[in-house]
Amino acid sequence: MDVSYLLDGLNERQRAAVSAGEQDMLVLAGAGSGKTRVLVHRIAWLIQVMNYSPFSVLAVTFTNKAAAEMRGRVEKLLGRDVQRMWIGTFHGLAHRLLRAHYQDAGLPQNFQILDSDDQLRLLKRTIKALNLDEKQWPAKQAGWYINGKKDDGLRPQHIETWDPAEKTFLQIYQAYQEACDRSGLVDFAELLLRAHELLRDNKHVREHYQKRFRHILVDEFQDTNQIQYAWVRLLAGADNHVAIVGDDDQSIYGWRGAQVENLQHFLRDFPRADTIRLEQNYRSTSTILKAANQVIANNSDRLGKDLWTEGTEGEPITLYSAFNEQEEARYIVAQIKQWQDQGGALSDVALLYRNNAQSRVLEESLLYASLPYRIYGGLRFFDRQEVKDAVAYLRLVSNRQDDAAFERVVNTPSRGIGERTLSLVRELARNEQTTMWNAARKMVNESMLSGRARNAVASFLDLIAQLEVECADQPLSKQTDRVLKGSGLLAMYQAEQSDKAETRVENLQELVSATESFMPSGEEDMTPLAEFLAHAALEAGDEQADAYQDAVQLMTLHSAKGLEFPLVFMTGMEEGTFPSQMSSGEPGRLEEERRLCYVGMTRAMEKLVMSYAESRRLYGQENFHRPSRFIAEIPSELITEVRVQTRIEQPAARRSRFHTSASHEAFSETGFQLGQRVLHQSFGEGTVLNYEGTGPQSRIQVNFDDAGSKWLVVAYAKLTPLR
DNA sequence: CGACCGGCAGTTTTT
DNA sequence: CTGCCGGTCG
Repeated sequence: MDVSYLLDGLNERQRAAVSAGEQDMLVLAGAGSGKTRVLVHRIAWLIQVMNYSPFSVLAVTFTNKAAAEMRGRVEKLLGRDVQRMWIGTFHGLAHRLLRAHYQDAGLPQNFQILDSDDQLRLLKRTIKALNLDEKQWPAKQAGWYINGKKDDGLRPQHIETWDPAEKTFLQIYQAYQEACDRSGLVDFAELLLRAHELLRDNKHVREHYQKRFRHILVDEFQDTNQIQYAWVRLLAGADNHVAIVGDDDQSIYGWRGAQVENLQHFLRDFPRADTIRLEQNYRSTSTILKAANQVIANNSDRLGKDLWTEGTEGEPITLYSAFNEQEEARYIVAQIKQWQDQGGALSDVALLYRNNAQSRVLEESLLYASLPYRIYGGLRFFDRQEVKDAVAYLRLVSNRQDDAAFERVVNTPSRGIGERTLSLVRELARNEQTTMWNAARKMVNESMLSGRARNAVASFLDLIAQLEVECADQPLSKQTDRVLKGSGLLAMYQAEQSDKAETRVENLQELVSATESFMPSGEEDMTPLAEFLAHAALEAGDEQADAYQDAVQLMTLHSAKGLEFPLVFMTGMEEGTFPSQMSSGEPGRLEEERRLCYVGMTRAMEKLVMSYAESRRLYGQENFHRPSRFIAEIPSELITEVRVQTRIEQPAARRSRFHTSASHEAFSETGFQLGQRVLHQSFGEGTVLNYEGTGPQSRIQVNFDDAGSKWLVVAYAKLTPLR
């Protein structure tokens, strides 16, 4: 068979990685170096050239999107369907293992997945049930504690502590886990931990999979946490081959448990592994790469990598200094319009920021300019309230012991089961170590409730039982339709009088169509409903957005990872914003911010624009910041600086109380403009931010680089204009 | 049981 | 300055 097409168009290093023999491998893949391509071609190579069955290859990624892309490209390359091949996310594959071996994993067959929102709700109830003060022991922190422990592979019984605060969190962990186990609920971290324990504690299961997966490929390895890497090692056993692909310079998820050190650990644990560096970049201009290389060079303990390109030098990086965030936004919009006038597509433009709050001002300016935009990272389909309600009904119908689902819908729509009744049910459930359903059943049967409450609870239990009968052996979409109508959920939202309710009804209808078009795989003996529920939990779905529209792309620097755009704006390049205030202090966290900067810069293909504002309003407070240190790390010859050139018109003025058209005139007489750089005898250099008054009393606000922001009387200040 | 008010927190995100 | 959550009132 002619397999040369698997190597065509690849560079030498890429070929080496794709056509490597039976061995372990670390592929250090720089940004834009064709990482996915190498992974996909390697899989195809293993199958076509080395004659492995598709079923003896396992490829794991972090996001569904990456997994779907990989699967699609492998199929295209092989020219055949690989639906049943094990390509998926860590969570997806762990789930698959647990379904197939639920008994060995100690789970009920119909176990359900708890998403973060469900988890938080359950934690709140657990904390309440333990009679702990919710202010002192926030559910969020408890969740953080529990997930962290699970990521480290630790069960409550493994944890010993003398710290009284931790003791309480440990107690919550214990109680929460018991609640999950009673209800057959598995949270995201639990999926990974259980799957790991399943392999670790069951020799036959472990050996079966070790025998099966001769080649394991891990994408974005720098993002793995402890349990994920442990899971990979367990599967690899002594005989199988592991290829990991990653980039220590793009490790930006340390704060959620990712361990870059796993890269070093891999080299230690797989000492015969070859390291292949992919440094040729196919994305950006050499200017952008040089700048990014220089920035990241300030980090220590790198595995080391220098990106280069055969491409053109391109334009210099533009650095824009605005006097505030509104003006920054206006500049960006003007630049986008110019891009558009020159024939550029809006969807080729990305606006990146460090935190979501920054998007607002940008949005307002885009709106004002009538430029369509799309924000990444909104609520996704299965995260929506009404959809979660409906899914909870489906879950409860398929497993009555599911307390999370029970709690969610027991009084939605309201059917007279109030907090008072529910707390009685919870108390009994707790005392009897059983589920809400069982407790409620018992209370109804044994007349432990007052008449009205008893009737209400009884009719709810009957409703679920009846829905179960009606749904039996029905197609998925029929079941969904039945549940929506039978539960009164649809009617509830239809009756609601708001535009929000309208979208909610639409989303419920959309859910029915989603079940219609859902294609169950029939894997692991799951019913279509069970598969759909898992799908809803593991793949929250795309955000609903008109993706086809030509729109400017707005997103955080984090969500930009893996994407590329011809024109990229990195906004808010200020100390305190980026790097974030929260990450200052610890050198390690600062280096992660720098990697984030590196990720942002390397998203740009043709043109990179960085901007910062002298003053930025955050939480209603005006703050002054110096330009980000990352800017100073870029060689100045790669940068063209732009400052406010024209006087600012209305929208800028509106924000200042002092700012009248009269003072505007008077001010312009002084010869200073907003954003203008000035020199003061004792305060040094600064930027003009604001001004007030007319004539001899007129004052001017200057943000000095070293001395901070000050109001000065123009007549006395002796300011020298710079530039 | 729902509507309103007040307090308070407030990076980054996927599964 | 916002948005969310929890508490209280009608």
